[in-house]
Amino acid sequence: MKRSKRKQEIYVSSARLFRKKGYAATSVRDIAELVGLEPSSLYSHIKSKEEILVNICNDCAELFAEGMDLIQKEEKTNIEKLDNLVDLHIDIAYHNPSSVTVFNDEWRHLPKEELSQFLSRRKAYEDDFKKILKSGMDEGSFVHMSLTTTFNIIINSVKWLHFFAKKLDKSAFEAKREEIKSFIRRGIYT
Amino acid sequence: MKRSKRKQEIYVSSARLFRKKGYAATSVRDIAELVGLEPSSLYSHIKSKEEILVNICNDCAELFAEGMDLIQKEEKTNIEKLDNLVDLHIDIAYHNPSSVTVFNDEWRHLPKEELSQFLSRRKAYEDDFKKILKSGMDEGSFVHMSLTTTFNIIINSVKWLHFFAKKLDKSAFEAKREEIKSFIRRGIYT
DNA sequence: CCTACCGATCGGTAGG
DNA sequence: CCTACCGATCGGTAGG
Repeated sequence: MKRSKRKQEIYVSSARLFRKKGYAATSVRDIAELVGLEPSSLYSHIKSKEEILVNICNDCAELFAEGMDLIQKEEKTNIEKLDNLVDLHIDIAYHNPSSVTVFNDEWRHLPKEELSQFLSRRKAYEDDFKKILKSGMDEGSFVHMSLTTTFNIIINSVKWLHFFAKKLDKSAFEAKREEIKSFIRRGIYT
Repeated sequence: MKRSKRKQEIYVSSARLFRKKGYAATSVRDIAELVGLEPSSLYSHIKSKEEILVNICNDCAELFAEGMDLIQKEEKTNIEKLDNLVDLHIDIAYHNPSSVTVFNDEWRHLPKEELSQFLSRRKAYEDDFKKILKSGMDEGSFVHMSLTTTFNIIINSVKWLHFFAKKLDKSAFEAKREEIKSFIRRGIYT
């Protein structure tokens, strides 16, 4: 079930527009113009505007799920696992700034069925993340505090960085990555 | 220039809808229904949908600006000032969860002129915040790191809390406040 | 504050 | 992939 080049083009352009204007304020005419087609021609490749959003959100969810799977499988300390999770968030956001913004901010416009799938998938990811935090707290590597608070502080400490992905060169970006990771380490390591 | 009760009602209802569905996806018919008027009757109190957004965003900006003014005037250490700033963000979000969400996420839908005012005001706030951070770093109270990184980590560590404002009772909320503040302290104090 | 209504734009389809 | 087009909904106005 590979995706045609044209279809991928439509998704990429749409993600950029959804990021900039939001899903609801982006018209299929906006998308068609950016791709270089007549509005109606889009419908040879997609079946609805909602389908675009669904695919952007699912692709992004897939990246997080795959990253989590890998980290869970590895034989590493909880400190290393958390370090890898922070890198996972930073890397995904760096390489897919538009999709990540849509994933973060536009998922509420998903149609009902896909919305509930999305939410339960996100919940599963959060639970896996918290399991690592809990394990690190229990063994005394991490400061004891509410898992929900810890989880939210960590992911939100990272969430703003993708807005700088295009403004910063690679080395400036890496410097910020290290600053964030140091901050989190000081905040959570015992 | 006081605001009529009806007008305030419209702003409050609109903020709730903008928070839940986003500005673009909220119709004036949605607002009218929640307020209990016919759509056209709204226009006796407001002159456009955009005007509502402008007022919500400006009211919220005002709360932050007033808080910053107060903190700047006080004779306090930088450590105390930062502590007060974190409380300012948490308190505003706790008491105005809808407006804060609109302020955070929907400002990009502001009309051109109000948008540029909004951005320059936000920039001024950020600069004031950074001035306190820089002063604390220079005197050796705070860990030395990029002001932009420090600022963004701090405000984003707090930004998720208003989603819990209605689910948590006061004491549970205060517990989370302290956890966040401890985390920030460990991350930034020398 | 309501009834009645308007032009513009929306997502999407028919047919080639 | 395009031309032509559609019903629904949008923000907003006229007039009382």
